[in-house]
Amino acid sequence: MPRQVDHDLRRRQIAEAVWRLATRGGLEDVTLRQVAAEAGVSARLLQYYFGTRDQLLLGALEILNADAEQRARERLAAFGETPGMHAIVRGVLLEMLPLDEERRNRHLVYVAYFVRFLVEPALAEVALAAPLAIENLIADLLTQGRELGEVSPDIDIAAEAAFLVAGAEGFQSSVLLGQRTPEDAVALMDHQLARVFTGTTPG
Amino acid sequence: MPRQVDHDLRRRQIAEAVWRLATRGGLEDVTLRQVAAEAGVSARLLQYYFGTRDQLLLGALEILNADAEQRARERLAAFGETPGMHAIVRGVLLEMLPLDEERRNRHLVYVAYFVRFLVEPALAEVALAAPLAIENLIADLLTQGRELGEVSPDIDIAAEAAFLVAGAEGFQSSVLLGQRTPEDAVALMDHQLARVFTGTTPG
DNA sequence: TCGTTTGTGGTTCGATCGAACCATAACAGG
DNA sequence: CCTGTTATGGTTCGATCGAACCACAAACGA
Repeated sequence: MPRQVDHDLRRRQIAEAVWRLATRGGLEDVTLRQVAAEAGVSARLLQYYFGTRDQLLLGALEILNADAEQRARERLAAFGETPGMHAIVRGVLLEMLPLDEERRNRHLVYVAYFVRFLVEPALAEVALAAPLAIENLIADLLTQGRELGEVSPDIDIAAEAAFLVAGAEGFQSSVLLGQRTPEDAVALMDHQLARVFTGTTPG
Repeated sequence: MPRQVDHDLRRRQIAEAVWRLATRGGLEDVTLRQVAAEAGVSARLLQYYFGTRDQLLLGALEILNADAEQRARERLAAFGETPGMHAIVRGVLLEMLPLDEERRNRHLVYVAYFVRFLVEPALAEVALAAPLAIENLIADLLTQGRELGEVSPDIDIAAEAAFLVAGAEGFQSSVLLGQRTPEDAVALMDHQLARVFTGTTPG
Protein backbone atom coordinates (compact mmCIF):
# COMPACT_ATOMS: atom_id res chain seq x y z
CA MET A 1 0.00 0.00 0.00
CA PRO A 2 1.39 3.37 -0.95
CA ARG A 3 1.44 6.60 1.03
CA GLN A 4 1.12 5.11 4.47
CA VAL A 5 -1.97 6.81 5.81
CA ASP A 6 -3.96 5.53 8.73
CA HIS A 7 -7.30 4.72 7.14
CA ASP A 8 -9.24 4.47 10.36
CA LEU A 9 -7.81 7.77 11.52
CA ARG A 10 -8.85 9.44 8.29
CA ARG A 11 -12.36 8.03 8.58
CA ARG A 12 -12.57 9.19 12.16
CA GLN A 13 -11.44 12.67 11.20
CA ILE A 14 -14.22 12.86 8.64
CA ALA A 15 -16.78 11.29 10.97
CA GLU A 16 -16.04 13.91 13.63
CA ALA A 17 -16.76 16.62 11.10
CA VAL A 18 -20.11 14.96 10.43
CA TRP A 19 -20.89 14.93 14.16
CA ARG A 20 -19.99 18.56 14.64
CA LEU A 21 -22.19 19.67 11.76
CA ALA A 22 -25.07 17.42 12.84
CA THR A 23 -25.02 18.79 16.38
CA ARG A 24 -25.11 22.33 15.09
CA GLY A 25 -27.73 22.27 12.37
CA GLY A 26 -29.10 18.74 12.10
CA LEU A 27 -28.60 16.35 9.23
CA GLU A 28 -29.67 18.93 6.69
CA ASP A 29 -26.41 20.78 7.30
CA VAL A 30 -24.38 17.63 6.74
CA THR A 31 -23.65 18.15 3.06
CA LEU A 32 -20.62 16.74 1.36
CA ARG A 33 -19.16 20.18 0.83
CA GLN A 34 -19.72 21.25 4.42
CA VAL A 35 -18.25 18.05 5.77
CA ALA A 36 -15.24 18.38 3.52
CA ALA A 37 -14.67 21.96 4.64
CA GLU A 38 -15.17 21.09 8.32
CA ALA A 39 -12.79 18.15 8.11
CA GLY A 40 -10.28 20.14 6.11
CA VAL A 41 -10.17 17.70 3.22
CA SER A 42 -11.41 17.68 -0.33
CA ALA A 43 -14.88 16.52 -1.23
CA ARG A 44 -13.37 13.75 -3.26
CA LEU A 45 -12.01 12.14 -0.12
CA LEU A 46 -15.44 11.69 1.33
CA GLN A 47 -16.37 9.70 -1.73
CA TYR A 48 -13.24 7.65 -1.47
CA TYR A 49 -13.58 6.74 2.19
CA PHE A 50 -17.34 6.46 2.56
CA GLY A 51 -18.89 6.46 -0.92
CA THR A 52 -22.30 8.01 -1.14
CA ARG A 53 -23.76 10.45 1.37
CA ASP A 54 -26.01 7.84 2.95
CA GLN A 55 -23.02 5.59 3.48
CA LEU A 56 -21.19 8.52 5.05
CA LEU A 57 -24.03 9.07 7.51
CA LEU A 58 -24.13 5.38 8.32
CA GLY A 59 -20.36 5.13 8.74
CA ALA A 60 -20.21 8.17 10.99
CA LEU A 61 -22.93 6.67 13.16
CA GLU A 62 -21.13 3.34 13.43
CA ILE A 63 -17.95 5.04 14.57
CA LEU A 64 -19.92 7.09 17.07
CA ASN A 65 -21.51 3.95 18.46
CA ALA A 66 -18.24 2.10 18.74
CA ASP A 67 -16.81 5.08 20.60
CA ALA A 68 -19.72 5.23 23.00
CA GLU A 69 -19.46 1.56 23.83
CA GLN A 70 -15.74 1.73 24.42
CA ARG A 71 -15.89 4.85 26.57
CA ALA A 72 -18.71 3.36 28.65
CA ARG A 73 -16.67 0.22 29.15
CA GLU A 74 -13.67 2.28 30.23
CA ARG A 75 -15.64 4.35 32.71
CA LEU A 76 -17.24 1.29 34.26
CA ALA A 77 -13.90 -0.49 34.47
CA ALA A 78 -12.50 2.51 36.32
CA PHE A 79 -14.69 1.58 39.28
CA GLY A 80 -12.04 -0.86 40.36
CA GLU A 81 -12.54 -4.07 42.29
CA THR A 82 -15.95 -5.39 43.26
CA PRO A 83 -18.02 -2.25 43.56
CA GLY A 84 -21.50 -2.55 45.02
CA MET A 85 -24.44 -3.15 42.74
CA HIS A 86 -25.73 0.29 43.63
CA ALA A 87 -22.62 1.91 42.19
CA ILE A 88 -22.66 -0.23 39.05
CA VAL A 89 -26.30 0.48 38.25
CA ARG A 90 -25.72 4.15 38.97
CA GLY A 91 -22.72 4.14 36.66
CA VAL A 92 -24.64 2.57 33.81
CA LEU A 93 -27.55 4.98 34.13
CA LEU A 94 -25.35 8.05 34.49
CA GLU A 95 -23.48 6.98 31.38
CA MET A 96 -26.70 7.69 29.49
CA LEU A 97 -26.81 11.32 30.62
CA PRO A 98 -25.08 14.16 28.76
CA LEU A 99 -22.81 14.96 31.69
CA ASP A 100 -19.85 16.16 29.69
CA GLU A 101 -19.28 17.71 26.29
CA GLU A 102 -18.48 14.36 24.73
CA ARG A 103 -21.72 12.70 25.79
CA ARG A 104 -23.72 15.81 25.15
CA ASN A 105 -22.55 15.94 21.57
CA ARG A 106 -23.11 12.22 21.19
CA HIS A 107 -26.73 12.51 22.23
CA LEU A 108 -27.22 15.47 19.93
CA VAL A 109 -26.01 13.38 17.03
CA TYR A 110 -28.47 10.64 17.95
CA VAL A 111 -31.29 13.15 17.99
CA ALA A 112 -30.28 14.45 14.58
CA TYR A 113 -30.45 10.89 13.23
CA PHE A 114 -33.64 9.96 15.09
CA VAL A 115 -36.22 10.42 12.37
CA ARG A 116 -34.05 8.48 9.94
CA PHE A 117 -33.99 5.51 12.29
CA LEU A 118 -37.69 5.03 11.55
CA VAL A 119 -37.24 5.00 7.80
CA GLU A 120 -33.86 3.48 7.07
CA PRO A 121 -33.38 -0.03 8.46
CA ALA A 122 -29.61 0.13 8.04
CA LEU A 123 -29.39 3.04 10.48
CA ALA A 124 -31.94 1.62 12.88
CA GLU A 125 -30.02 -1.62 13.16
CA VAL A 126 -27.00 0.27 14.42
CA ALA A 127 -28.78 2.41 16.98
CA LEU A 128 -31.64 0.35 18.35
CA ALA A 129 -29.66 -2.36 20.05
CA ALA A 130 -28.10 -0.26 22.81
CA PRO A 131 -31.14 0.88 24.83
CA LEU A 132 -32.60 -2.61 25.02
CA ALA A 133 -29.25 -4.05 26.04
CA ILE A 134 -28.93 -1.44 28.78
CA GLU A 135 -32.38 -2.17 30.13
CA ASN A 136 -31.65 -5.91 30.27
CA LEU A 137 -28.31 -5.17 31.90
CA ILE A 138 -29.99 -3.07 34.59
CA ALA A 139 -32.52 -5.82 35.21
CA ASP A 140 -29.75 -8.40 35.57
CA LEU A 141 -27.83 -6.18 37.95
CA LEU A 142 -30.93 -5.58 40.05
CA THR A 143 -31.54 -9.32 40.22
CA GLN A 144 -27.98 -9.86 41.43
CA GLY A 145 -28.43 -7.01 43.88
CA ARG A 146 -31.56 -8.63 45.26
CA GLU A 147 -29.70 -11.89 45.85
CA LEU A 148 -27.03 -9.88 47.68
CA GLY A 149 -29.66 -8.18 49.78
CA GLU A 150 -28.91 -4.73 48.37
CA VAL A 151 -32.21 -4.43 46.53
CA SER A 152 -35.59 -4.23 48.24
CA PRO A 153 -37.29 -7.59 47.82
CA ASP A 154 -40.69 -6.08 47.12
CA ILE A 155 -39.93 -4.18 43.96
CA ASP A 156 -40.79 -5.24 40.43
CA ILE A 157 -37.34 -5.53 38.89
CA ALA A 158 -38.39 -5.51 35.25
CA ALA A 159 -40.70 -2.53 35.76
CA GLU A 160 -38.13 -0.55 37.74
CA ALA A 161 -35.35 -1.28 35.25
CA ALA A 162 -37.54 -0.07 32.41
CA PHE A 163 -38.55 3.08 34.22
CA LEU A 164 -35.03 3.94 35.35
CA VAL A 165 -33.83 3.71 31.76
CA ALA A 166 -36.83 5.69 30.53
CA GLY A 167 -36.17 8.35 33.14
CA ALA A 168 -32.56 8.61 32.05
CA GLU A 169 -33.67 8.97 28.45
CA GLY A 170 -36.10 11.67 29.47
CA PHE A 171 -33.38 13.56 31.31
CA GLN A 172 -31.31 13.45 28.14
CA SER A 173 -33.79 15.75 26.43
CA SER A 174 -34.31 18.19 29.25
CA VAL A 175 -30.60 18.50 29.98
CA LEU A 176 -29.75 18.98 26.31
CA LEU A 177 -32.35 21.71 26.03
CA GLY A 178 -31.01 23.43 29.10
CA GLN A 179 -34.18 22.97 31.07
CA ARG A 180 -32.39 21.04 33.75
CA THR A 181 -28.81 21.05 34.95
CA PRO A 182 -26.81 17.83 34.75
CA GLU A 183 -26.43 17.99 38.52
CA ASP A 184 -30.21 18.05 39.00
CA ALA A 185 -30.62 15.08 36.70
CA VAL A 186 -28.03 13.11 38.67
CA ALA A 187 -29.71 14.02 41.95
CA LEU A 188 -33.07 12.88 40.64
CA MET A 189 -31.63 9.60 39.43
CA ASP A 190 -30.01 9.08 42.84
CA HIS A 191 -33.34 9.72 44.50
CA GLN A 192 -34.89 6.84 42.58
CA LEU A 193 -31.89 4.59 43.13
CA ALA A 194 -32.08 5.23 46.86
CA ARG A 195 -35.62 3.88 46.75
CA VAL A 196 -34.65 0.73 44.86
CA PHE A 197 -31.50 -0.02 46.85
CA THR A 198 -32.06 -0.56 50.55
CA GLY A 199 -29.76 1.26 52.89
CA THR A 200 -26.74 1.25 50.64
CA THR A 201 -24.69 4.10 49.31
CA PRO A 202 -23.38 4.09 45.75
CA GLY A 203 -19.81 4.11 46.98
CA MET B 1 -61.48 41.16 0.80
CA PRO B 2 -61.69 39.22 -2.43
CA ARG B 3 -62.02 35.53 -3.05
CA GLN B 4 -63.33 34.43 0.31
CA VAL B 5 -60.76 31.88 1.47
CA ASP B 6 -60.27 30.79 5.06
CA HIS B 7 -56.76 31.94 5.82
CA ASP B 8 -56.28 29.82 8.89
CA LEU B 9 -57.54 26.76 7.07
CA ARG B 10 -55.09 27.37 4.26
CA ARG B 11 -52.23 27.79 6.68
CA ARG B 12 -53.24 24.62 8.47
CA GLN B 13 -53.39 22.71 5.21
CA ILE B 14 -49.84 23.79 4.44
CA ALA B 15 -48.65 23.16 8.01
CA GLU B 16 -49.98 19.61 7.88
CA ALA B 17 -47.93 18.99 4.75
CA VAL B 18 -44.86 20.22 6.65
CA TRP B 19 -45.61 17.80 9.49
CA ARG B 20 -46.07 14.84 7.19
CA LEU B 21 -42.78 15.48 5.42
CA ALA B 22 -40.93 16.12 8.68
CA THR B 23 -42.15 12.86 10.18
CA ARG B 24 -41.04 10.94 7.14
CA GLY B 25 -37.61 12.31 6.36
CA GLY B 26 -36.77 14.98 8.91
CA LEU B 27 -36.46 18.69 8.28
CA GLU B 28 -34.13 18.14 5.35
CA ASP B 29 -37.06 16.82 3.35
CA VAL B 30 -39.15 19.88 4.15
CA THR B 31 -38.30 21.88 1.06
CA LEU B 32 -40.62 24.47 -0.40
CA ARG B 33 -41.22 22.35 -3.48
CA GLN B 34 -41.94 19.21 -1.50
CA VAL B 35 -44.27 21.03 0.85
CA ALA B 36 -46.10 22.63 -2.06
CA ALA B 37 -46.51 19.25 -3.76
CA GLU B 38 -47.59 17.55 -0.54
CA ALA B 39 -50.14 20.26 0.23
CA GLY B 40 -51.34 20.34 -3.35
CA VAL B 41 -50.68 24.04 -3.81
CA SER B 42 -48.18 26.10 -5.73
CA ALA B 43 -44.85 27.06 -4.26
CA ARG B 44 -45.86 30.67 -4.49
CA LEU B 45 -48.56 30.12 -1.89
CA LEU B 46 -46.07 29.09 0.74
CA GLN B 47 -44.32 32.41 0.27
CA TYR B 48 -47.57 34.27 0.51
CA TYR B 49 -48.82 32.61 3.67
CA PHE B 50 -45.59 32.06 5.56
CA GLY B 51 -42.86 34.02 3.82
CA THR B 52 -39.42 32.48 4.02
CA ARG B 53 -38.69 28.83 4.77
CA ASP B 54 -37.67 29.53 8.36
CA GLN B 55 -40.92 31.34 8.95
CA LEU B 56 -42.75 28.38 7.47
CA LEU B 57 -41.04 26.01 9.89
CA LEU B 58 -41.82 28.32 12.78
CA GLY B 59 -45.44 28.78 11.76
CA ALA B 60 -45.99 25.05 11.32
CA LEU B 61 -44.58 24.45 14.78
CA GLU B 62 -46.82 27.08 16.34
CA ILE B 63 -49.90 25.51 14.80
CA LEU B 64 -48.77 22.09 15.99
CA ASN B 65 -48.34 23.40 19.51
CA ALA B 66 -51.69 25.09 19.57
CA ASP B 67 -53.28 21.86 18.41
CA ALA B 68 -51.53 19.82 21.06
CA GLU B 69 -52.62 22.14 23.83
CA GLN B 70 -56.23 22.17 22.69
CA ARG B 71 -56.44 18.41 22.25
CA ALA B 72 -54.91 17.84 25.67
CA ARG B 73 -57.43 20.20 27.19
CA GLU B 74 -60.27 18.39 25.48
CA ARG B 75 -59.13 14.98 26.61
CA LEU B 76 -58.72 16.10 30.20
CA ALA B 77 -62.10 17.81 30.16
CA ALA B 78 -63.67 14.55 28.98
CA PHE B 79 -62.95 13.09 32.39
CA GLY B 80 -66.15 14.66 33.65
CA GLU B 81 -66.87 15.85 37.17
CA THR B 82 -64.39 15.68 40.00
CA PRO B 83 -62.14 12.79 39.01
CA GLY B 84 -59.59 11.59 41.53
CA MET B 85 -56.12 13.06 41.52
CA HIS B 86 -54.79 9.70 40.46
CA ALA B 87 -56.85 9.82 37.27
CA ILE B 88 -55.89 13.41 36.50
CA VAL B 89 -52.16 12.86 36.92
CA ARG B 90 -52.44 9.69 34.88
CA GLY B 91 -54.27 11.59 32.16
CA VAL B 92 -51.66 14.31 31.97
CA LEU B 93 -48.78 11.84 31.78
CA LEU B 94 -50.46 9.60 29.25
CA GLU B 95 -51.11 12.65 27.11
CA MET B 96 -47.35 12.83 26.64
CA LEU B 97 -47.17 9.34 25.16
CA PRO B 98 -47.60 8.60 21.44
CA LEU B 99 -50.69 6.48 22.04
CA ASP B 100 -52.42 7.25 18.78
CA GLU B 101 -51.40 8.27 15.29
CA GLU B 102 -52.01 11.94 16.03
CA ARG B 103 -49.73 12.09 19.06
CA ARG B 104 -47.20 9.80 17.45
CA ASN B 105 -46.85 12.12 14.50
CA ARG B 106 -46.72 15.13 16.79
CA HIS B 107 -43.80 13.73 18.72
CA LEU B 108 -42.03 12.83 15.52
CA VAL B 109 -42.29 16.44 14.39
CA TYR B 110 -40.82 17.61 17.67
CA VAL B 111 -37.90 15.25 17.23
CA ALA B 112 -37.30 16.53 13.72
CA TYR B 113 -37.15 20.08 15.11
CA PHE B 114 -35.11 19.16 18.19
CA VAL B 115 -31.64 20.14 17.06
CA ARG B 116 -32.95 23.47 15.81
CA PHE B 117 -34.34 24.27 19.24
CA LEU B 118 -30.77 24.55 20.47
CA VAL B 119 -29.73 27.01 17.79
CA GLU B 120 -32.76 29.13 16.92
CA PRO B 121 -34.25 30.98 19.87
CA ALA B 122 -37.49 31.66 18.02
CA LEU B 123 -38.21 27.96 17.77
CA ALA B 124 -37.04 27.15 21.26
CA GLU B 125 -39.36 29.74 22.73
CA VAL B 126 -42.33 27.93 21.24
CA ALA B 127 -41.40 24.44 22.33
CA LEU B 128 -39.61 24.73 25.65
CA ALA B 129 -42.48 26.01 27.74
CA ALA B 130 -44.65 22.89 27.68
CA PRO B 131 -42.50 20.31 29.52
CA LEU B 132 -41.75 22.66 32.41
CA ALA B 133 -45.41 23.57 32.71
CA ILE B 134 -46.38 19.90 32.78
CA GLU B 135 -43.87 19.11 35.50
CA ASN B 136 -45.13 21.97 37.64
CA LEU B 137 -48.69 20.86 37.00
CA ILE B 138 -47.90 17.32 38.13
CA ALA B 139 -46.23 18.66 41.25
CA ASP B 140 -49.27 20.79 42.05
CA LEU B 141 -51.62 17.88 41.51
CA LEU B 142 -49.53 15.66 43.74
CA THR B 143 -49.60 18.31 46.46
CA GLN B 144 -53.37 18.48 46.25
CA GLY B 145 -53.48 14.69 46.26
CA ARG B 146 -51.42 14.61 49.42
CA GLU B 147 -53.83 16.98 51.14
CA LEU B 148 -56.67 14.69 50.09
CA GLY B 149 -54.84 11.66 51.44
CA GLU B 150 -54.49 10.06 48.04
CA VAL B 151 -50.72 10.50 47.89
CA SER B 152 -48.27 8.79 50.20
CA PRO B 153 -47.05 11.37 52.73
CA ASP B 154 -43.45 10.16 52.60
CA ILE B 155 -42.67 10.81 48.97
CA ASP B 156 -40.64 13.73 47.60
CA ILE B 157 -43.24 15.42 45.44
CA ALA B 158 -40.88 17.54 43.36
CA ALA B 159 -38.54 14.62 42.73
CA GLU B 160 -41.35 12.24 41.80
CA ALA B 161 -43.02 14.77 39.53
CA ALA B 162 -39.75 15.32 37.70
CA PHE B 163 -39.08 11.62 37.33
CA LEU B 164 -42.59 10.78 36.19
CA VAL B 165 -42.33 13.40 33.45
CA ALA B 166 -38.84 12.22 32.53
CA GLY B 167 -40.06 8.64 32.35
CA ALA B 168 -42.88 9.65 30.06
CA GLU B 169 -40.42 11.49 27.84
CA GLY B 170 -38.21 8.44 27.77
CA PHE B 171 -41.12 6.24 26.75
CA GLN B 172 -41.79 8.62 23.88
CA SER B 173 -38.54 7.59 22.25
CA SER B 174 -38.81 3.86 22.80
CA VAL B 175 -42.42 3.71 21.67
CA LEU B 176 -41.70 5.77 18.58
CA LEU B 177 -38.82 3.48 17.67
CA GLY B 178 -41.01 0.43 18.13
CA GLN B 179 -38.93 -0.92 20.98
CA ARG B 180 -41.90 -0.87 23.31
CA THR B 181 -45.61 -1.11 22.72
CA PRO B 182 -47.82 1.77 23.84
CA GLU B 183 -49.60 -0.67 26.13
CA ASP B 184 -46.36 -1.59 27.87
CA ALA B 185 -45.53 2.07 28.35
CA VAL B 186 -48.92 2.72 29.91
CA ALA B 187 -48.54 -0.30 32.19
CA LEU B 188 -45.11 0.91 33.33
CA MET B 189 -46.46 4.40 34.03
CA ASP B 190 -49.30 2.87 36.01
CA HIS B 191 -46.83 0.85 38.02
CA GLN B 192 -45.09 4.02 39.15
CA LEU B 193 -48.36 5.82 39.77
CA ALA B 194 -49.54 2.95 41.95
CA ARG B 195 -46.47 3.54 44.10
CA VAL B 196 -47.09 7.26 44.45
CA PHE B 197 -50.82 7.05 45.04
CA THR B 198 -51.85 5.06 48.09
CA GLY B 199 -54.57 2.53 47.60
CA THR B 200 -56.44 4.42 44.95
CA THR B 201 -57.39 3.35 41.45
CA PRO B 202 -57.20 5.80 38.57
CA GLY B 203 -60.96 5.56 38.02
C1' DT C 1 -68.31 51.11 -13.32
C1' DC C 2 -63.61 51.52 -12.27
C1' DG C 3 -59.47 51.34 -9.82
C1' DT C 4 -57.32 49.08 -5.72
C1' DT C 5 -56.42 45.59 -2.80
C1' DT C 6 -55.97 40.73 -1.99
C1' DG C 7 -55.32 36.00 -3.39
C1' DT C 8 -53.25 32.65 -6.71
C1' DG C 9 -50.39 30.41 -10.37
C1' DG C 10 -46.29 30.16 -13.21
C1' DT C 11 -41.56 31.25 -14.20
C1' DT C 12 -36.88 32.52 -13.54
C1' DC C 13 -32.28 33.28 -11.14
C1' DG C 14 -28.13 32.46 -8.78
C1' DA C 15 -26.46 29.14 -5.54
C1' DT C 16 -25.69 24.73 -4.02
C1' DC C 17 -26.63 19.98 -3.92
C1' DG C 18 -24.75 14.82 -4.61
C1' DA C 19 -22.21 12.24 -7.60
C1' DA C 20 -19.28 11.21 -11.38
C1' DC C 21 -15.17 12.03 -13.81
C1' DC C 22 -10.21 13.07 -14.82
C1' DA C 23 -5.49 13.72 -13.45
C1' DT C 24 -1.65 12.55 -10.84
C1' DA C 25 1.30 11.83 -6.81
C1' DA C 26 2.97 8.23 -3.67
C1' DC C 27 4.46 3.88 -2.83
C1' DA C 28 4.92 -1.54 -3.45
C1' DG C 29 6.42 -5.57 -5.93
C1' DG C 30 8.99 -7.24 -9.68
C1' DC D 1 13.79 1.10 -12.94
C1' DC D 2 9.48 0.07 -14.24
C1' DT D 3 4.34 -1.03 -13.49
C1' DG D 4 0.23 -1.19 -11.28
C1' DT D 5 -2.42 -0.27 -7.23
C1' DT D 6 -3.68 3.07 -3.74
C1' DA D 7 -4.51 7.64 -2.20
C1' DT D 8 -5.63 12.40 -3.10
C1' DG D 9 -7.05 16.83 -5.42
C1' DG D 10 -9.68 19.42 -8.76
C1' DT D 11 -13.47 19.94 -11.90
C1' DT D 12 -17.82 19.29 -14.02
C1' DC D 13 -22.82 17.89 -14.66
C1' DG D 14 -27.63 17.63 -14.17
C1' DA D 15 -30.90 18.39 -10.56
C1' DT D 16 -32.80 20.94 -7.05
C1' DC D 17 -32.68 24.44 -3.68
C1' DG D 18 -34.90 29.08 -1.68
C1' DA D 19 -36.44 33.29 -3.10
C1' DA D 20 -37.79 36.83 -6.17
C1' DC D 21 -40.45 38.26 -9.90
C1' DC D 22 -44.39 38.71 -13.21
C1' DA D 23 -49.15 38.16 -14.67
C1' DC D 24 -53.81 37.85 -13.67
C1' DA D 25 -58.32 36.63 -11.33
C1' DA D 26 -61.51 37.84 -7.81
C1' DA D 27 -63.91 40.89 -4.87
C1' DC D 28 -64.60 45.15 -2.47
C1' DG D 29 -64.87 50.59 -2.04
C1' DA D 30 -65.84 54.54 -4.44
